[in-house]
Parts: sequence; C-alpha cells; structure tokens
Amino acid sequence: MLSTDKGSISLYMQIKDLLVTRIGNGDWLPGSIIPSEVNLAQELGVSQGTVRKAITELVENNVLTRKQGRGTFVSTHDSQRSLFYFFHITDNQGHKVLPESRVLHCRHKQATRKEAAKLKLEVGTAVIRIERVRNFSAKPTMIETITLPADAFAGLGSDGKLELPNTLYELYEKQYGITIHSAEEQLRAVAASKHDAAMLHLDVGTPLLEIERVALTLDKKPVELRVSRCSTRNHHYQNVIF
Amino acid sequence: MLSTDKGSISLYMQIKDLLVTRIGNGDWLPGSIIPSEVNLAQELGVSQGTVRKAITELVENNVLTRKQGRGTFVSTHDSQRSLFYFFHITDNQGHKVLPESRVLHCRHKQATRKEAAKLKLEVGTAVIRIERVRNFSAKPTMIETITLPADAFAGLGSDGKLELPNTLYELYEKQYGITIHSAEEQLRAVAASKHDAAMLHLDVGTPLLEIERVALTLDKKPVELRVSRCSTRNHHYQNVIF
DNA sequence: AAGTGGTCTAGACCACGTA
DNA sequence: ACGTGGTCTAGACCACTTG
Repeated sequence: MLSTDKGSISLYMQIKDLLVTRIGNGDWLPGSIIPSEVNLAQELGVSQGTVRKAITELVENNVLTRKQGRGTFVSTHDSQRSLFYFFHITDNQGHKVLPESRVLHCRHKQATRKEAAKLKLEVGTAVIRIERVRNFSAKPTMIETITLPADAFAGLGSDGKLELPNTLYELYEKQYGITIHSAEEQLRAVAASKHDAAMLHLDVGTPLLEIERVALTLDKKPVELRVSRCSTRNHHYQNVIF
Repeated sequence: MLSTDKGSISLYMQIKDLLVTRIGNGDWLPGSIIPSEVNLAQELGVSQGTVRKAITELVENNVLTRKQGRGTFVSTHDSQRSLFYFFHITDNQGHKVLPESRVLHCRHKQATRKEAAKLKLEVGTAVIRIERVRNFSAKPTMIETITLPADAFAGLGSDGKLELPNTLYELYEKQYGITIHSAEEQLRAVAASKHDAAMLHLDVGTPLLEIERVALTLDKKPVELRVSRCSTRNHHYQNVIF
C-alpha cells in the first residue's frame, strides 16, 4: 500500500492522500472522529510522528480538527465556520453582521453559458436557481443569485417552500453530503439594474460590489455558483493578506 | 533565557518569538541566511527538532524561506513575491498582468483624519502623498493614492523626481529597511469622480472598485495607506478562500 | 485510570547545493 | 566531501478529557 521506494513521494504525503481519500469516500463523515494517531500508525506500519505530520498539514488545511484529550475529527461547516471563512462582508466598523435572508424564488432552470462554464457543466444542464435578498441590520443590502447543479441537490426547493437556512453550506453538508472546502471569488463594481435597485431600495445605476463565488469541494469540484450584489454604503468586503 | 517552567509557553514558541525579534531588530536582514538548525539548537540548548518546529511555522508565515542544501533565509519582497501575495487584480481570463505606473505627483502634506486613523498617527502629522495611474495592457485602469508617514520614509520623492519603481514594497525594504509583511484590504463600489473619470478615460459616475489597503510590518505596525480605484470592465479582483 | 493529542529529545538516513 | 534542510523513527513526559 504505502511505498517507500526512493523515487516515490514521502510517506506522510501518501498518508495525507489516503486520509483525504477516505474522507472523500464518506468512510469518515464530517464531525466524526478518526482513529487515533497511534492506531493509524500501527495500521499503516509507520511511526506516530509520520502520521502526526500528515494530520498536522490537514489540520492547517481545515480538513481535520484536533481536540486535545479527545481525538482528531473531520471538520464540519457549522455556521460559525461558514461565517468565519466564507463571509467577508462587515460593517464599516469592521464588525461581522449576521445577515437574515428572504428567498425570492427557487426555480429549476437550464444552465446558462456562464453557469455551465463556472460549474463545469454542459450548457442546458438542469440547475436550481435561488434568488434571495439579505438584510443587514434589517436593511436590504445584498441580492444573491445561487446556482446549483440539480442532480447533486435533488429535491432542494421543489416542495415549494421558500424556507432555507441562512447558512446554506451547513445544509449542503447535512442534507446532501457535500462539504464546501474552498472557494474562488471575483469582485467587480457594477451599476445597479432596475431589479437590483427595486430590491435594495436604491437608485438605478448606484455602484454595487459584485461578488462572483464558485464554491469547491475537497477534491476541487465546483458545486455552487453564487453571484452577490452588495451595497457598500454602510458595509464593505474585508480581506486580510498574510 | 528560555524557560522550561510548567506554566510557561512551549519552547518552540519562545524560539519563534526570539527569531522574530532578531529579524525585527535588524540582526538578520531580509535575504540573509540565518544560522543552521543544528547551530541554533546548540546555541539555545534544545534539540534540532524543536528549532525545526519553530522555523517551520515561520516559513508558513512567510517570515523565513528554506532552501534545501543551502540554509534558511529571511524572506525578501522581490517583485515576484509582491505580485503573488499582494496584487489581486487579474484580467477576465484570470491572468495576472504586470501593470506599469505613471506617477502624477508626490507631495508632502499633513495627514487627514482618515489617514491618521488608518496609519495610527496624529491628525496633521507630516505624510508623503503619492498619486499614480496604473496601466494594464497600455490602458489606464487604476488610479492610486498612497500615503506614507514622512518620518519613516525621509527623502522619498523630495528630489522632485517622479520616477518610482513599480513594486514599491521592494523599495521600502531596500531603501528604508521596512518590510511589508501583511495587509488588510477593504473593498467597496464607488462612482467615478470627475478626476477619476478624466484619468481613466471613463464617464463620471462609472462604478469603480475601490480597494483601501493598510500595509503592515512584521510587528503589525501600519506603514502605508493605499486607496486604489479600479475599472472592472476588463479586470477584476481575485480572491481565493481556503 | 486510561486514552488522547501536544511537546520534546536523540538519533538515523536521504536529497540537494557548494566547494 | 561536507553541510544544509527533508524525512522518519522510537521513545519520553505533559495536559486534557472521559469513564
């Protein structure tokens, strides 16, 4: 199984890949505990230090979470984590605001060219398109269009209910076994359309911050396209560069 | 020097702090080699593994750079690194474009309220204010206002020359011994002013992406405020979230 | 008390760069 | 040939959590 040939990659890297594969397979579900370092070391025939190094890097990648005295767990997307990692809008004092959401509609459609390109689908593939308005401090501030491949999210929104949780990534994980692990965002300044203006109580043409996000699973598969248009009168997008 | 008391923090953390302090002091300049792991271990009376752990974390923080077979070096801000870490504008194909810059002026002024707040100075402190236009593919696309505390950057631009290198952070490091290590950015959508419009060949009111960046040294001291307004017709701000 | 991760040690061998 | 970092081992003790 593990190779110690000269030319092969290092042991801890092979173990890293193995752990990622097991998690991807669903052998270990998000939130569940994985075997202890000593057990894994025994099973794989390596020393604890080697397993430790593999786990350490996965913890740095937010794939695993260590809890002293308890064990190592597969990371989950509780609302805390979702907000901390993926939500970059703050008010002008730098405070994160928990947005409430109002779903405008949730429809089954066919993928546009752009959606198909971003989600790596064929044009015309069945998708679910959700539109919602997000309120910060009770004021409508952001309008979002979310596109999901229909096959991976079967049944979502088809019951006519427009109730969706605020933190969708938690839903994806719990209901559909899809864990969002990373995302790529493109930001632009755009002018508010008639529709934007109406929903956000602004004038047509007001500059809005457009955030186009593709969310990826652990194995880098794109599973959600989200286009958000946000008024930056009282809020902004906050980014920290190390 | 190092404490192994029960209540004290771990050895490798103390070593980390020590290394950071020495770099901050200027004992080891950017680009120079630091003592080998074995030497440091000997000097500090710990094992190589402990030093290694401290260095590993500093490498992850981009403070140090390891080169196999050669040694460990204090990170520098060559133009590569500056572009890779701090420059987030790409064209719509996702390619980074090396911008050229044209300096409009470079003046000694007094800090405004906003500049003072962002740079943690008193209002009215002497600052240097640089304004420049950046061209992507020969088209003016971005207009930047850069504010620096005058005392830390004595002499910059006072020779009346408007020639400044494209990658300012390299200049800060080489000429003034100030290494930019991290930055905080706030992004908003704004309408082009008359001046913006003239410089970027756009209509007044065109939505622009405003990037307000505070650049920090290793010890988190703010040393540069940079406000960039960017046309997002052919470009965008690209961010990756892990 | 037993089991977990967290830190630390001392040593081994390898891959790489320099001289 | 030598010194560097890169990987790996085997064992020790500590801090924390659970039964």
